[in-house]
Amino acid sequence: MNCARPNRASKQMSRSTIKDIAKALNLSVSSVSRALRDSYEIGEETKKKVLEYAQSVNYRPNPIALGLKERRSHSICVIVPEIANNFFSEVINGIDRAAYSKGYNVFIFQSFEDGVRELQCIEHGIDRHVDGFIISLSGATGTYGHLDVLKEEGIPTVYFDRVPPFDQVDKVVVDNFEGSYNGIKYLIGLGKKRIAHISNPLNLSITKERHAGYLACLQDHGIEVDENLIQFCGFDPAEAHQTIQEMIAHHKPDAFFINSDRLTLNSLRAIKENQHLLNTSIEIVGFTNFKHVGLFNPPMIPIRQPAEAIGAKTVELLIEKIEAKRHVREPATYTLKTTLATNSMVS
Amino acid sequence: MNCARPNRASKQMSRSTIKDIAKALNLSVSSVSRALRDSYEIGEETKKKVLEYAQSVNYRPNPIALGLKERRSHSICVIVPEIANNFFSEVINGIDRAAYSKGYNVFIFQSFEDGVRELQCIEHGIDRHVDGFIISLSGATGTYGHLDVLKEEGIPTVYFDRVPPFDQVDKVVVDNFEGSYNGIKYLIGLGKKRIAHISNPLNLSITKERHAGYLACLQDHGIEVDENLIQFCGFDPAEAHQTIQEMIAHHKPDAFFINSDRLTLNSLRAIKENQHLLNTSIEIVGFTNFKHVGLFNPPMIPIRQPAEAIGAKTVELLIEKIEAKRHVREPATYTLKTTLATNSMVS
DNA sequence: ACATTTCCTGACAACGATTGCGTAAATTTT
DNA sequence: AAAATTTACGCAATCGTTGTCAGGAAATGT
Repeated sequence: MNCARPNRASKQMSRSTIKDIAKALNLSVSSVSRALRDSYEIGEETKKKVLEYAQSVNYRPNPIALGLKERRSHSICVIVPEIANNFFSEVINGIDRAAYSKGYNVFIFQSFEDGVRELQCIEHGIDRHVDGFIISLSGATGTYGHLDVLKEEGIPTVYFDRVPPFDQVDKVVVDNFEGSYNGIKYLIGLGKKRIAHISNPLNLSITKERHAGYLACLQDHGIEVDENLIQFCGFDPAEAHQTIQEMIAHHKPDAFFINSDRLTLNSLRAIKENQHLLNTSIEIVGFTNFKHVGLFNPPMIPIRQPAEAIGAKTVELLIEKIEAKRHVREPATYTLKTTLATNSMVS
Repeated sequence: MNCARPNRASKQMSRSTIKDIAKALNLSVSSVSRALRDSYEIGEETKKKVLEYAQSVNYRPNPIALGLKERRSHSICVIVPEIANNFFSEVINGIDRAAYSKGYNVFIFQSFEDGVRELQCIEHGIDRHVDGFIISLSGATGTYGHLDVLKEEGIPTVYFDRVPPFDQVDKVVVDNFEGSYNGIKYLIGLGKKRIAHISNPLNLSITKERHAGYLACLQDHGIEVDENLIQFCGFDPAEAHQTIQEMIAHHKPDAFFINSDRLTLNSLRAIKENQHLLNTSIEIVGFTNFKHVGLFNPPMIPIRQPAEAIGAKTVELLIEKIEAKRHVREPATYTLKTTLATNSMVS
């Protein structure tokens, strides 16, 4: 008897709304809304009718309308320097899986190592009413003022890997110091004495920690630090080539320790290209999450970060913060362990 | 003289809205809206006042409210099987850059090679009123019914790389046939006669095309096809190991041709692990966009896809469709060329 | 001096969904 | 039987923005 409109259901020109359902069933929008949310003030019979009809027209609530009304969007925003990176793409995987299983949608933005762009990403997220942020900072800027909005507006945020240097935020990191330390220890164990350190510029916390691990391990083993063996280098392959070439030609290292994922691959290539200048065998240890390091020649030992676990942990912390009704836990830093994959064929 | 509220501007508890500006300037919301959109029906003086105040409180229009009102969101949705993949992450880079420069926002979703999840991604995009889709299909399903929504609702869509087998859609692909063909030709030129073909299952168009290129080139050079040398293999490393081991042990290939990015890396590893079973030197050609193939041992020649260019092209086509007022161009397929990087140290 | 045009601005509805409040009918209580 | 309560639903406001329509004031034309 109710004047349903079969043409709406079949053709479905555009998404059917709560209003369409109301009209079709001769109900008010509020009743339909409440029926769908299983409110106690709607009769069982009506509820069933609504639910069935909604099903039949494949009704899905409009998240935009919802986002406008409520203050939240059931989605989180991930900002990374770049996606085309072994480590970050793995972390994103972890985030995506974890968030999905909790019913959250994930928006992924790239800062392209640019602080301005990073701020734009944050603003985009805020404008779209995301419930929280997961951020790994761009390396270009040494300033953190653009992160203040997040604090001021009280938007739940978790940082990972490249974290800001202040305390009152949640962070998920790895023990970079230990990772470095163990890598250097391994090299020393092989009898290496002149371990070159190829590092990114020190404006990121992780870089500093890794650098510190290098220094500490040398000192602990009574090896004097030779400043000539420490070189800083950006992400440009040509720059890596130049740096490595000079290092090999002038400072005769017997091993390399390399500081970050992208730099490791660039450097390895530069080492290969300059192999003819070497007269000793060389050992290489470097941070990288590339899965098939075992294929490399010259061979190298990777220091791996548990990327998926890091992603999963950030989501866990973030959602905890988002859904915390009251008593907000104190911000804390969660530290996971790196792995020195000395037998890299088995990973 | 206008009763502005400095506390709003400084504290900025939450985003300031058009309504706040109206209140502060003693105007109506509609006037403010028009002033901001530079409407001709607002006095110069008022316009200036509004613009300045908006600037001072860092006003940004709320895209959610806008998306609700209008039918569009100035954003596009990218769906790929997975991000943690050399090729896809590079394409995403291209997409992101191109879209950004045209003022579009990019949402990135992963289907995880799952057709159901792929549909969910599409629905998410639709629900969020994205203006268009850029999709590379998941490999798991051989059905395409879940793409019908896009057609029915007339949402601009461009497919790339893994495209559906029907005609009335825009596609950006590479010449897979030629890519394979040239790869095989190179191997034949080296004197290879028993070229093993490791391929993904044939349910994707790109796989079929690459397979066809392999067959055609052998035939053109008078080499009989040995079915034993053709093996199909999924994305699991253990499966690749098994496949390669059997191939080497039983069928004595003198070269390998591998069909897809991920499979290439898995297979290369398997080949390395079984190298002791080989008594001849082996040559390897495979599709991959990994940047540092020159580091690999055993060495291999990569067939590369112009990933960033593919991304840029998809965006160009999509935005053209989105912004087309009338006369919609006929759907077409755009084919870019692969590169056989025979000197892979220089890339 | 009066009618008409131009210029500027405000009120209101709409987009889709939720929610507090109001209320008629049905049911229970006294 | 009257009063109180419960049940089941509708109305209207709200979120931020745009667009349609209407209207007041000033400027122009007769």
